[in-house]
Amino acid sequence: MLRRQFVRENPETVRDAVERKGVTGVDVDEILEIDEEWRELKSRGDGLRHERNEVSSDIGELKQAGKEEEAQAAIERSQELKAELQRVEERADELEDELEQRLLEVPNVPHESVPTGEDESDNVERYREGFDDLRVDPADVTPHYDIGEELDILDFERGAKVSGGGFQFVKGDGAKLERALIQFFLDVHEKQDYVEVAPPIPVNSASMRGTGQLPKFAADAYRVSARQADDYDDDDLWLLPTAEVPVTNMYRDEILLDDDLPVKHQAFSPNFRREAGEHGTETRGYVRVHQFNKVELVNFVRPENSYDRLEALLGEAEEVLGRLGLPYRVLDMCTGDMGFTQAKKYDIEVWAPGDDMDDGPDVGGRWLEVSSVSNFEDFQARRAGLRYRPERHESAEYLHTLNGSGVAVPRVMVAIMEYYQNDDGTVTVPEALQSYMDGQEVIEGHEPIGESAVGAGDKE
RNA sequence: GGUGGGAUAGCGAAGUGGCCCAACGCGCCUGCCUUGAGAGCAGGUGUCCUCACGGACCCCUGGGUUCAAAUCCCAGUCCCACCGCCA
Repeated sequence: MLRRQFVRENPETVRDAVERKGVTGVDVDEILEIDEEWRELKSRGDGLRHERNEVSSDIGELKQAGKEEEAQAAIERSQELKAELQRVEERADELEDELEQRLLEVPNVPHESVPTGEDESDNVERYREGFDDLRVDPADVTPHYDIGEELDILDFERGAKVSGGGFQFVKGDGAKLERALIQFFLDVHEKQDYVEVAPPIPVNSASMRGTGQLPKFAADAYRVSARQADDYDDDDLWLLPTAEVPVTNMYRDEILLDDDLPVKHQAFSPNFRREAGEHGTETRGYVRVHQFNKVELVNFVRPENSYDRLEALLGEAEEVLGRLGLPYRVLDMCTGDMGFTQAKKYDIEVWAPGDDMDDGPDVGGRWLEVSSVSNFEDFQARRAGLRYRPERHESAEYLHTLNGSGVAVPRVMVAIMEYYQNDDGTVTVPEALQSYMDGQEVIEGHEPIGESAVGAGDKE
């Protein structure tokens, strides 16, 4: 959330941010009008209340002095003031609520270094890593959803049966590989001074508002014990769409000590996203699902350090891909593609050679976003009441929050299943993961189970 | 789930209708004093409106009673203790 004062004083900047981020339904002029009217009523209400306070204290004195008649007249005057005050303040409260609602829907202002652009085609590629000596030719690679089925380590049909489309079973060596990845990520980040937290999975509406999921993106999250369209209040629960929500809100409405900063937390959790209308050939398989695992990195820092920290956080997130030997690239996200809450954002995209897509690299294959690394400046901190007390100032200030995925597990699974695929249809376990797999070097798969396997000719 | 206790400024803590524009202590900031530090003394230390003067608000949240609420009433949230149930 932006400061009211900031919006008042920089309407052009705010209008510009709304437009460049492609946010609809926000009318800055209307917000300014509401603010203007509210301030007028506020000052009238203050005046009335001041008068009432004076009359009220007179009543006390008059009664003490035994001047009953005058006291009675003052009481009547006070009642008149009360009625008028109520009228003025009711309207002022309405306007303030409205103002607050509107401000929650105003996006964060992009940092000056962010490239202007409309959509993903305007993002700027900063660099690529790991493309010098590729171990596969994309022409020979089987997509992960096919090889996952052949090895019987990914099962989307049974996931859909048990929970619905977009849910899956990961089985046998696949499940083991996924667990190894999680453990590996956590270990790498622990050495980068991250303190791990295991967060609650359901989070309340106040938390969702703190990180910026609510009110604008209610339709993207799963609700607990309520219908999707039902009204919600602060205490209602949602399934976390990312561990960013519980972890960023962990210190909500608190004041941290200057010495505490920077605070670096990592959290492993499943993530739940409705992903309405996002299904199609581009998202086939383990690429865009309703439930997936992720290790999330969250930083709380002093405002003056946040951009240095953003660069360092990018390095921390990409380290896991480097150690897995997976080729990837880093994008500087443009204004139109960066999202509502971010002031600046980098995306890390891993190379998945299995499906050849138009917007993939020249060698073939496709890019898969596995991490986005963002600086929110004080946007989340203001919504969530996250403050710290600088050493030489008397009052608390909003700190800056950053986060980065470290990283989304399923898409790394996809990249491994495709990039580390062998000619015989097996998958080599990346060296960095072998110690997490009891030394296992190759995934050879499992015999499918059930009569459907016989029908498909996979089993006798 | 039950019973009881609690929530007051950055922290600790007093305050049971008008003398509370919330005592006191600690921390922090500014000034005085000092060669410097410390001690001491004075002022300050949340939010909002106002160019300013100044004013309004803030005692967990939301309602209510009253001319007047930190204080009384109702509902809720969270914390603590004990009891019950439970992996």
